[in-house]
Amino acid sequence: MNAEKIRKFNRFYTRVLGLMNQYTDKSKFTLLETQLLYEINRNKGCSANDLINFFQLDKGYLSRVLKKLESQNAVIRHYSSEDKRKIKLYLTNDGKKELDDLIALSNCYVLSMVDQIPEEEQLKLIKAMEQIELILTEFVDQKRNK
Amino acid sequence: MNAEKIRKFNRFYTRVLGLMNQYTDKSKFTLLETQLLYEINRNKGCSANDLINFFQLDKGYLSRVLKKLESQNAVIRHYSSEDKRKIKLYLTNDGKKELDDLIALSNCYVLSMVDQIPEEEQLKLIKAMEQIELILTEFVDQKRNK
DNA sequence: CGCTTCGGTTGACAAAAGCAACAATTTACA
DNA sequence: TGTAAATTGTTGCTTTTGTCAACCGAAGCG
Repeated sequence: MNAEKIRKFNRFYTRVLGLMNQYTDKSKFTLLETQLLYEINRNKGCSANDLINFFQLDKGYLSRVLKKLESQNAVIRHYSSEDKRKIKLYLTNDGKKELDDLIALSNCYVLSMVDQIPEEEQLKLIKAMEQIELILTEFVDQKRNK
Repeated sequence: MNAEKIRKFNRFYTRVLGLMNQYTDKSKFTLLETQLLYEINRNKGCSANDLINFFQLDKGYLSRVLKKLESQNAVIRHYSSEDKRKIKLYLTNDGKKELDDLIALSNCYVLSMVDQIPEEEQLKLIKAMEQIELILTEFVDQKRNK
């Protein structure tokens, strides 16, 4: 049955992620913080609410994490002029630099796992990943927005 | 660069997993507990240490989680006769039943995400997943054992 | 206007996870 | 053999992470 096979992959890839995410052990940022920095940089000027929807977080919790990131000088908030309730989030220059370091470190961990694989196998791997993204993307977005 | 593409997939699939794992919200077991039940059933008579290595858990933490699972009558421990430090872990009949329910529920969530996809696309999806497992399996095992 | 919704903050609390000290075995090896 | 070192697991304590509900000010809307 297909569901079984997908769950098998899920169990497998959960452990792959565990290994590849170990880079955060070396960092002063947690995995969540890293993901937030990444997303804030990708979606410049996004609101806390955007992040809540994207990552499915509790708003109280996120509020605190953002406060911490701000106190660490990685993120800055500007109140939106159109809607004074909303906050627009940006990385500071420091934050951008931190993120670049994190990305480099993350790449490093990923490569340590992958660069022993022959070139052609790596290509197959990437193709397979892109295939999965292609097929599942619409459902992720769909589920997220409700 | 390949690492970037893999990290993109990782970010993507992290969110897929978040959605597909929501089944645990409906359960009296947490995600970790579910994974433990699954692994104890798969690897009957395994020790706490086996689980620590497999899931990379703190041993103190695992000890408590197992105690809880035992108090819930899902897991039973037998002291190993060869090595009196070691404990052999098994599911109880209740635990096996709970696990079966969890698996059914999990399948349900996975299907809810996947069954809108045309049959042939589903097949491509599974093929891609199997491809990834094939390519990465040895590295997961390798990393885990050290 | 007054009511409701929305975006975000705060306090209090619960759950999850990590750390270090410890006990009981087992293993290694002098 | 005996004893130090390593292994397996437990416990107390702390920190981190996450949840819940009450709340505030702003915006939408009849």
